[in-house]
Amino acid sequence: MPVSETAPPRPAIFALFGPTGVGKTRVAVALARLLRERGENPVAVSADALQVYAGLETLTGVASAEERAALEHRLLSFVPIDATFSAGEYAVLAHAEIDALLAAGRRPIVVGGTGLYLRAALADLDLRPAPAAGARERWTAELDREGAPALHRLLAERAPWAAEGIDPTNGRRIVRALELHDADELEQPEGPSQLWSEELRHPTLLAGVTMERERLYERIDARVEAIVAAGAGEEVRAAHAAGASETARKALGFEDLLTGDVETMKRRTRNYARRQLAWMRKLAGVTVIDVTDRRPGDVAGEILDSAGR
RNA sequence: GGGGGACUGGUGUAUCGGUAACACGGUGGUCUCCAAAACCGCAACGCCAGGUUCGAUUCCUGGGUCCCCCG
Repeated sequence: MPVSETAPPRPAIFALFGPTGVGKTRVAVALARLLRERGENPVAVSADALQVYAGLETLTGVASAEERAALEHRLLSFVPIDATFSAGEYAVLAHAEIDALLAAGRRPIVVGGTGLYLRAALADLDLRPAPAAGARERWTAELDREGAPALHRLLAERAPWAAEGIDPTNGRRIVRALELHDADELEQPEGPSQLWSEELRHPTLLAGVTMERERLYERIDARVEAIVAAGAGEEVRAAHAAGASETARKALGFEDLLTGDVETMKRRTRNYARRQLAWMRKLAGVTVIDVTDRRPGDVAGEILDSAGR
């Protein structure tokens, strides 16, 4: 069948997004199998803010050894536990991986649940520079001292347009804006947000994997139990002892497992899944696939179909 | 069998004779390098029946349920 003029371009890369616990990895592995049957050579590129850490593999539920044997994964457990990490650093690495794979004639499958990281991998985000040395600490201390509303007023004096877009209670974003303003890097973005546009670096088939809420929550609870049973508690204590960085400690369950509070870890993981689903609803150009009661191979087939195989 | 106490959103609590609050949970949203973060919004409550009162979730009586003590 000839390709019609209105048909979307054949995607160069595949991307899988979805909440924790839906089974993204299994779908990716199944997709890789189908692609190989077509003579392709796929590689997964992880888009996950915490699976980048070496030493948190159990807690963050990275793909198992078998899964990695079935599909090579990049950008997994390569950051030392005591190092901080960020979306900016990730973007550079992800672009390099993806471009190198394409150049080598391989097929990148970007898989991940961190919305911002997925965007950073697929699009050219105009990410502002990292804070100058000490700037973050200074403003964070100021935040503790003065409170968010006071800093928000300060920001409103210096950059009214920036203050307008930030809640007066959102200390985190206020600090970020003030850092950038100090470095003379705070720029008013023009044009539509790169975060939600369909403009990507490469033609991409973006699949959003979702599941009936109740079933998803059941799976998350079970998954947390399994992670704990697999020794996440010890892993976290070891990471803690090894001086885990501030960003590494953001992993869901890190602090909870230090105190043995598994129920809180479950709850927070469910809350996180909810935010991921909200992000997915807003994503542009996403093909949503409900995988409730479906087999990974089945789902992978549907993804391939919507790519116009 | 007798005595005492409690009863307020899903849960735990607060308040008040005059349009019921807070926390957690639930849920929708925001998002341009801490994003598994941070932040914002929404829904949802007076055990039942009488009485007193202009007005009762609040006071009184009875019933119900639960808890404690005595036997």
